[in-house]
Amino acid sequence: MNIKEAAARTNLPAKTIRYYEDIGLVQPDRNANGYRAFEEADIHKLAFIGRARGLGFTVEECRTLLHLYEDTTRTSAEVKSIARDHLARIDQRIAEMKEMRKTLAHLVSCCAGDDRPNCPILDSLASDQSVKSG
Amino acid sequence: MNIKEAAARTNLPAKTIRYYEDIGLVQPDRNANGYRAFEEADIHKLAFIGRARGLGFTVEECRTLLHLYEDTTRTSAEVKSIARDHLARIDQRIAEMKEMRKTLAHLVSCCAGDDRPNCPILDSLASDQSVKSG
DNA sequence: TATTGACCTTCCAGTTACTGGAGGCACTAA
DNA sequence: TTAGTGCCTCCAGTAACTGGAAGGTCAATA
Repeated sequence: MNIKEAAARTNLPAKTIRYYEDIGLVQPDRNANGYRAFEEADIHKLAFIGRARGLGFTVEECRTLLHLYEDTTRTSAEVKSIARDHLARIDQRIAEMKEMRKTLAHLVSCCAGDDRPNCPILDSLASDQSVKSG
Repeated sequence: MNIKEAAARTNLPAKTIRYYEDIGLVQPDRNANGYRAFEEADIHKLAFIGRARGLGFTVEECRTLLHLYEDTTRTSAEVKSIARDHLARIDQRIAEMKEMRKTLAHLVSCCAGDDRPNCPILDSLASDQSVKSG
């Protein structure tokens, strides 16, 4: 199958699929005309990558997960370790964003949002003190 | 003051300060020897930018906020609008990450993490069905 | 048969916000 | 004078694509 159908089947942009080939995540065959010829196995791999990316794994983690998937001598401990690290990163990132959100929401709530220049958001950014103490 | 002290005063890496000059966020004077000569006003600007970045505003948003800060004819509505957009982005991102977290945490909890190859995390990534229904 | 138009190819550049490093002056203290 | 530190510029790399140009291929139609 051509790249367009592969894209439709995997919900990945054709550009992204070409990129994944570039970096060696998939190696579809080629037809005589030079077009990529995707097999079911390629689709399966791409979908696997797409799902892992959707969970926020980096492309390199996807590569590793794919290797583990294809290596029947893997241990589930290896996989779990990658997933747990990723989970920890997500938790940290969520905590950071919640902190931002809290401060920002406070500032937004303090700002009149009218046609006058006075603005607690700018005051806060301009001052050593107030951003954190929101 | 030289860049090192400016970096210490603003908690920004010297490299980052040079970058901010490159993209026109600050324009410190130069000494006869070519060294950047930071004034208090530059430090103030840099600290402003640093705080805005710390709240997750993009560099371009920081540029706009800085302009608004220096424009006494601004309206607080302009500022609030930027902040509110950013807040919405943060909320969306947090929601996405929580969704990832939920799925991932479930998968991790299902995985034995031992020396056997059987792994629900990989099974899930390999299957159309299970990632979302975790 | 010639020609659309959709599809495919490769390659290059741009995105965000820095960060690292090379090569080379400038300044200070011993 | 020499060593060490600090400063300069410029180039390249990061992550994961994305957009676009230039051009070949294929199927259907006039």
